[in-house]
Amino acid sequence: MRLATWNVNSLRVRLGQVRQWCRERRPDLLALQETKLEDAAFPAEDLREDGCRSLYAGQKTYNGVAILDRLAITPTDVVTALPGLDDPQRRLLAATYGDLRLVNVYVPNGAAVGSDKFAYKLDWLARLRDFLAGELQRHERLAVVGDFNIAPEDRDVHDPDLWAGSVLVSPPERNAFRELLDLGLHDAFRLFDQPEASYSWWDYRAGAFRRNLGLRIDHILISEALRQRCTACYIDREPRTWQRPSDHAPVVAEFAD
DNA sequence: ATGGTCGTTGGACGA
Repeated sequence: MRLATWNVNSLRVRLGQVRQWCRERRPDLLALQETKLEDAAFPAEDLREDGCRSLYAGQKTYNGVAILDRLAITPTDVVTALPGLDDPQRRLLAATYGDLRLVNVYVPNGAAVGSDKFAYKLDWLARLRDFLAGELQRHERLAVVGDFNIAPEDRDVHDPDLWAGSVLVSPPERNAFRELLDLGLHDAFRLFDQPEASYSWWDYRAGAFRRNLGLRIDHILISEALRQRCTACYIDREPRTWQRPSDHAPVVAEFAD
């Protein structure tokens, strides 16, 4: 089973790339973030031509999450928001595929440490932690994937001194990420040997991708039962080299049946 | 080099 996550920064712009990537890489499940599409505009029929079912929770202009699958089994227990959070921002989508529970998140960016958006980010992460605590009790095989907008460690940052204390790397954010792991989740990427300077996001500006000035902020977190079955996890940089790319690369994890 | 780039949108704002 191949599971992937990709912040596409507008599915309208990136639809052709998503379809091409799915045809080439054949993920069984692909979680998308920043679709930036109202549900009425979601290209479900185009994706169905490639054999993909779609679940989506979107809004106009901002945010928006979706899960594509090519599985025989129908998803159940779909959740489109954090319980108890009355929030128009579409940032979470969860569904059960057989014995796998998948939670797809687009964590708030946070703008700048100390800002209102930063407080919203930390509150959102605290509510996510509470939600996942329950999900872990209900589902032995749980995967939490998406754009977390947090680089967990200095090795996930191209220049830790430059970034020290900034949004995406600050101690409160890293503590919130650690609290997710402390629930009993594993960072799938770090279960395996990885290349030095592995990142999943590069700013569009200043030739950041060409110079590999990036951050690893997109993650696949898995429960212990899934960890035992995980056979690989990697970042696929290729789509970031394509014309008019997303600023994020897909992250992929593979599991034994 | 005191900016640089995208996407959405039709002027900024978010990232």
